Amino acid sequence: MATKKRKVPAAANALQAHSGSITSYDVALRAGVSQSAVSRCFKPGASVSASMRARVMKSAKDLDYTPNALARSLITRRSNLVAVLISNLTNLYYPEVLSELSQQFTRKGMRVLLFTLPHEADVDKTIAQVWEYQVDGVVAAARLTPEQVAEFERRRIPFVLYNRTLRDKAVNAVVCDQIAGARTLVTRLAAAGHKRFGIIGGPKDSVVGQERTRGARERIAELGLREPIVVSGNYDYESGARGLRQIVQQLGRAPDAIICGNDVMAIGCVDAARHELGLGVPAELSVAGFDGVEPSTWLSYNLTTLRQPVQKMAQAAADMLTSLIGHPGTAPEKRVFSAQFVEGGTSRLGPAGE
Amino acid sequence: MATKKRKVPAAANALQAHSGSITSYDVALRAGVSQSAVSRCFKPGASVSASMRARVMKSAKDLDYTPNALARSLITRRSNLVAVLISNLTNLYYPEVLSELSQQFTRKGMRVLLFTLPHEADVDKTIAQVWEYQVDGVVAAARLTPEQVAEFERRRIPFVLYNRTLRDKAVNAVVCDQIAGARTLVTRLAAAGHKRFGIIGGPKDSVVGQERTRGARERIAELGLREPIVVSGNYDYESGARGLRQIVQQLGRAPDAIICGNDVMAIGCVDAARHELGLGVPAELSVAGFDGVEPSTWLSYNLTTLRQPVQKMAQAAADMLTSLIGHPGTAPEKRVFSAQFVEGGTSRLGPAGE
DNA sequence: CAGATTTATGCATTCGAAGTCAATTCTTGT
DNA sequence: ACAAGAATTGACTTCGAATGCATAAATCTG
Repeated sequence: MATKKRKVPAAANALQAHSGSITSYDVALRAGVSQSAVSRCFKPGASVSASMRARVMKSAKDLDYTPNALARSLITRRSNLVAVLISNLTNLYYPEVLSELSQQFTRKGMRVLLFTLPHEADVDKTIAQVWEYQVDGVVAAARLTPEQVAEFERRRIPFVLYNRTLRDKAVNAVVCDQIAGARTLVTRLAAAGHKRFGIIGGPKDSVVGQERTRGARERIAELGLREPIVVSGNYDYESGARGLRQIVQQLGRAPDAIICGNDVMAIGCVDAARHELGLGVPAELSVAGFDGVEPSTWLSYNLTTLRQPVQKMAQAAADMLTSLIGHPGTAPEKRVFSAQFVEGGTSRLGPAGE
Repeated sequence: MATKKRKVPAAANALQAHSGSITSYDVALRAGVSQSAVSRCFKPGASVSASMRARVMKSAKDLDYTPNALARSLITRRSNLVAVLISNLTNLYYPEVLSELSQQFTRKGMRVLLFTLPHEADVDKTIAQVWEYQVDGVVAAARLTPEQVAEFERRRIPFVLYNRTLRDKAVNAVVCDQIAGARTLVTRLAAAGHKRFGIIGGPKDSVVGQERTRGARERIAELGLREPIVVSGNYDYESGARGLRQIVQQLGRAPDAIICGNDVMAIGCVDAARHELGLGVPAELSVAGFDGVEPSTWLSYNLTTLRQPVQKMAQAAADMLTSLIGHPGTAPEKRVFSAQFVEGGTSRLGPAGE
């Protein structure tokens, strides 16, 4: 019976010999204190005497002890893990977002578990993995179905949507006002005399893309201009080039201006116009994009675009999520940022002002 | 005494009422079986009768049970977590790598814990976090000191270096032969009659950058050409433009060809040449880069570059790491890939063949 | 300096799943 | 129908750290 008391430390000790992991028991043993004491020494506001802390820390240093975050998470029910869901990192816009998010969360002492959701396939299976790791929260910057989002709620996991919202439900989200951006863009283009518009939109399932297209169409209609020719792409360079060709084909000539669903398509469009069709941009055709990714600023393009304040948005998302984790059950909040109009050199623009 | 036997399930059950998490005990209770049984039903090759499996699965589905990966990891000593260390995602080359790695690991049933190491600061503190999460392995595509790499070894954590190796120690690594690539490039440029070279290298602490520069210098020397003017940048667009200006200033005129440490600098260089200095590329100046990132293929640039087989390399890294995790203690292996020469249109090139 | 507090510390238990081992049930062969 | 063997199943322990509770030590109070 008496020996039973020592079984755990003994076992842990034995293990240490063959396995590489040093546990708090080992540290305790060496320091001649209890395991609880070791645990307390690693907890910020705990009640520990200076001498105790010193001895334990010495022992920990000697043994090169590293706390096991998984064991800790198990008992505290806080993993300090945040899942970040991103559709495709090849989008050029998302790496920036991810980078910012990662820095922000690291600063807050949280780790990022990355989930890249590929070709729309088995997203559910991937998401299922999110739950298993007991993440404290989720930032979703990916195309998710309303059902998938509902799953977050059902599981009571704090989550923040990045650049997307739900139509029929209030959720925590950080977004950029695409509609306003698109309207401004049309206004400025129209003010310069452009009459015939073309739009190369994003994929049908991209809410952001839909909004950009919708904002532009609305404003074009309001101004009494002819309905634009709309084709859709999937946000890559080739889509932009193809979109331009389609529009030119349908119209029999080039339109006055083309609004693209993102910068990369706009770049593809500009290149196709200049190098394939021999059209002067902006002399014969104005082109504009969305996002304000780095290549849009390169001299060869100097794109007219609506830049999203990625850094602010990512920070807002991280702040919101950590706050949600701290205070669950807070009413959903939606933070809307507005895009910055970058005049660039691929469009002829009229004066600002409604 | 007798009641003691039920304490654990009872406690778990009580907890379930107030906490949201459904455990294997809950599933067991509902199915009228033991917790062990539930566990076994979720383990692939376990010995379970069909009827048992059916009942447990039904119960699990009813309760919406999700296994707790942290608890599992604790006892199995396998977290199925892989740490991916990346210096800066804004490099344009790394998002591609990360994306590939993420897909590969997901396919293998492993999760990616992302660590972005910022401005060279407190890298050690960030790395310390890696250990706490008991990752099964590490892929490092970041600038690490030999000491930091040594730490991996000391901890006996399987790791693979991506695009970097250690000079004095054999480690698992996946690299691209930068020297050979740089030499080929110089050879082809020289064959077209270029005599005077400029090099815009990477940062001093980038091994890859050093190799690219060294390979080029060596070959230039071998061919008996004049020593190139070498300036260094930090892999961004502005560095390329600045590098060109510095070289032109030092030389008093433009060199015949400029070799840049990566594509983004090459793009910056091309743009500065064409739009700032009014130099024809490739007519008056040949420019080449490294990596083969997507923008290098855009029509406005159509860059001469050495494309790295990112997909193959990432896959190799993932394969190596999983294999290492399965068979620890295997002798270090270095897999060297060669870059693909992309002729592009920013350089006048001579015929191939040594 | 005794008594009342406050502060430190250790013991035992807990988190949730997995594995050990013994007990039980189901197959077989004869 | 019975014994030997194989297939299932359950009780209990384990992983490593955190915490409630009780006790021991230190500090304060008067």
